[in-house]
Amino acid sequence: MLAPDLLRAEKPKQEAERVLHALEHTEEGVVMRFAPNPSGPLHLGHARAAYLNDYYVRRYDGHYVIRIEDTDPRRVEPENYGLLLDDIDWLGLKVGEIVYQSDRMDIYYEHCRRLIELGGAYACMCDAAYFRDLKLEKKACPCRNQTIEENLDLWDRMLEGEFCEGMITVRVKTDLEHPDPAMRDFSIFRIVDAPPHPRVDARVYPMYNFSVVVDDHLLGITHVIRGKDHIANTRRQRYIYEYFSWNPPVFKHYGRLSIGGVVLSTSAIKEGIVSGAYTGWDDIHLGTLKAIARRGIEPDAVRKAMIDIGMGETDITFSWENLFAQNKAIVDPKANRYFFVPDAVMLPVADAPAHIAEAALHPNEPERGVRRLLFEGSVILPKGEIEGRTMVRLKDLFNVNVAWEGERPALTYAGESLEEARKAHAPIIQWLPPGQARDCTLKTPEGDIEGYCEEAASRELNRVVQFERVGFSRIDSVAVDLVTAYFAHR
RNA sequence: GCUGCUAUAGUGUAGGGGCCAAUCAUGUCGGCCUUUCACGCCGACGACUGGGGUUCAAAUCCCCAUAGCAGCACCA
Repeated sequence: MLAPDLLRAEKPKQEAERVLHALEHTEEGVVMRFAPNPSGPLHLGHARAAYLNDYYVRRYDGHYVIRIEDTDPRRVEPENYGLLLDDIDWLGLKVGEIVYQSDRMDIYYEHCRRLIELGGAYACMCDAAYFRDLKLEKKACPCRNQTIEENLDLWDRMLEGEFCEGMITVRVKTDLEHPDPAMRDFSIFRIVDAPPHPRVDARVYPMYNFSVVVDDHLLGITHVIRGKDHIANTRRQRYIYEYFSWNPPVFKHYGRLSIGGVVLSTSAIKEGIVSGAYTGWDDIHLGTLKAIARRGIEPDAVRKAMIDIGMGETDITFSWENLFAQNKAIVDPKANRYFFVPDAVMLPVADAPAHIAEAALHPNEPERGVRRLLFEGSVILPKGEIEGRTMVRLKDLFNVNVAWEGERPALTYAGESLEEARKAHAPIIQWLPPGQARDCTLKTPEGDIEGYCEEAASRELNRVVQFERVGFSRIDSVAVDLVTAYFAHR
């Protein structure tokens, strides 16, 4: 006979995490970054970038820089910084340091001056639309021929506040003959008059492609993993690396991840919150991390789902199914079991003796204990489950016969024999004693399900439980007269 | 329109000339276990976008077609 604990030890089953391709050029260490901008909370799309970088940072024991890209005052709202930090915390990244681009304006200014001195950039006072037309015809604008001194002078005057928004910009000299119009003399600085930046007193702002190159270089970033929407940016950035004679990091671009069934757009979310269509950033219909956290999805499930997706350059559709499967594997061993009765009816059970049912908190771990449910004459049942039946078994209690007098069911005690219930193909269903039932709303993306749950489930606030035969759910709030739970998955 | 990237089962992935009548996960279906339609176990189903070419040999290399996507901002 085998010892029971030996049997248990035999199923480690911890599936090996997927191994992604190795990174090139890791000999001198790995420094990577996750670079969100604080225009709204993080969603599943961000999680891919965050976890893919995190994966390699951990694998190579590297350094992870979280860089908040807040160089557009119009897209920065002060409260978003906190939201962002919460999300990063939730993800559980191996954070090495957090830097804010808005703290580094002087660095960008200084490097812009150097770039102009190197002959790599010029101040352009052309109208944006006019410039675009020239660019498409591969023609230089008049400003392109200014001397370095003239450009430095204009740059100084820009910083001194001599120009208004839209009057002037700084452009990198690239190749006007470049077959891709997107590469030709792109802009690296602009002026924004309003609104003021919440963290820094500035009017001259670096554009993405400039601040990123300067930061990636100065922060020693060795590898960059980002979406393929940045592929053109990478090419543009190479011009700047070239001028400064810097070694660019290794770039990797993954394909587009389309996430169905959920709202991701920050602007749409904001509108929805204002109009009342959504309750907040964590509304169940959203794809924000806050929303999926509220639904009882664990960060590690997201991590695994994202690592499984990997770095493919193909466009893919995000699979909730796979995410739920990962989450179930994490949550099933921990979640205590309770009854939740939707579509409820209360019915007396004729001829039944009083009884105390003992239902395991977790069937695979009896040592966790039981819930005691006191049967005293009547039960609350899911009506749909007894319709058309002549016998059901109330789980952990006893069998009942169901008699139908037209629409009205009448229940009679039918003994405790499990074998009989099996023989009769009676389904084993959840039930509640009226004295231990709490009103419970189960929130799902498809709508609210009203019902009752066990009183004891109200002690599981903020935890994921399994409502037996219904699915895994997170107990979201417990009020005197109502328990609210968020449905995660079956 | 211009530039570029990609194309393996329902979904996601592995495979980068022969070991591939193609891996793993998920899903679906069937069975076992079980006082949950959970977990676990067993089994089945299911794919190389199409057409040319190179080669003794192509999912793998080349070309064309098709499809999808991205960029072409004084956003990030």
